[in-house]
Amino acid sequence: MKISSRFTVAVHILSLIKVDSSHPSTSEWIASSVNTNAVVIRRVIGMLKKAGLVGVKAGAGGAYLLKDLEEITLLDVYRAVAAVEEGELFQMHENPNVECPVGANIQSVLELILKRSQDAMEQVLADVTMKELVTDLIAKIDA
Amino acid sequence: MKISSRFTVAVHILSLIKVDSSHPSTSEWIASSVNTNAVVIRRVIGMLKKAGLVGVKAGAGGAYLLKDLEEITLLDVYRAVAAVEEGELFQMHENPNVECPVGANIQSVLELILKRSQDAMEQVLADVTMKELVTDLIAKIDA
DNA sequence: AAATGTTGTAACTATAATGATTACAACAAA
DNA sequence: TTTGTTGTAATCATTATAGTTACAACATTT
Repeated sequence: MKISSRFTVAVHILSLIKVDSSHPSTSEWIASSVNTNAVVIRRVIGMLKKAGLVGVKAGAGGAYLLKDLEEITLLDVYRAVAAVEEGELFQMHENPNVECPVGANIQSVLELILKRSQDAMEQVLADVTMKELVTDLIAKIDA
Repeated sequence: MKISSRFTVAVHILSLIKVDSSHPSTSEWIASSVNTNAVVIRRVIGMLKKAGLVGVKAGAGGAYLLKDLEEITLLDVYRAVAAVEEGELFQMHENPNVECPVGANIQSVLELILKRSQDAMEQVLADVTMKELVTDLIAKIDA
C-alpha cells in the first residue's frame, strides 16, 4: 500500500500559497492547480489548520501561512495530514500464537527493526524544510 | 495507509521454517503459528517461491529454504511479497495542472526528496539479514 | 494401486481507506 | 443585502487487504 496522496497534496497547497500571490488561496483556486475537487483541498487544509500551519479567512476566502517556511519540515506536513499514524508504517499481523515460541517472540524482534526503518524514512522528511523545497521549486519554474 | 502485513507474515514464515524443525512446514502448521488462515500462508509462500527464497514439496507438504539466511535480507522479503511496488511508497497526486507553474514543477521536486526518504527506509531493511533476525529471535526464545 | 494429506488457485466475502462529488448552513466582505 | 467562500456531512466508486470455502492436481505412504 501507498502513503496517501494527502501528503503530496498538502505540500502542493503550501507551496502554492507561498509562490502564487496573484490570487487569494481559495480552495477552488488551489483545486485547479492540484487538479482535484475543492472539497478535497478543504479537507487537507483543515488538517493543516489543526496542525497550526495555516490559517483560513472563514467566509472570506483564502488560506495563509502561519509559520515561516523555514519552520515547516516535510515531516510536520506528513504528520499534519496523518499520512501514516505515528509509528505505524508497517502493519504487523495480529495475535500470533503465543503457544509457539516463534509466534510468541517474533513481534518484539521485528518491532525494533521496523521502527528503525520507519525512523530513517521520517528523518529524511524531517531534514527538509518547505523553504528548501520551495526554493528548488522556484528555481525550476524560473529555469 | 500501512504496509501490508504480508511482509511481517513472510518474515514469520521464514523464521518458523528455520527455527522449528520438529514439524514439516505445512501451510496449516504455519498458519497456526501466525494465527491466520492456511490459504493466506500459501499465498505468501507462493510469493516467496517466485522470488526464489523457498521451495515447496508439492503435494507432499512442507516449505523449505532455498538460501542461507545470511543471504536473505529483510529487503529481499519486502520485495518478494510486494509490500510496496518498487519506488512507489508515496502516492503522488495525479495530473497536476501544468498551466500552473507550481503544478507543472512540484512533482519533479518532490520526487527526488520522496525517493531519498523511501531509500533510507529500504536501506535499513537491506542491512538486516534474516540470519540476524533469527539469531535475535532465538535469543529471546531461550531467555 | 489406492488412500491420505497437501498444494495451488479460483471465487467470494467483509472490511477499510481513499478520493471524488453534491449539497448546504454559517459566515465575511463588498 | 448580495456574493462568494468555508466547513462539514453524506454518498459513491474504486481499490487493497485479509479471511474463507471449495476443489483439482499431486506426492507419499501403505
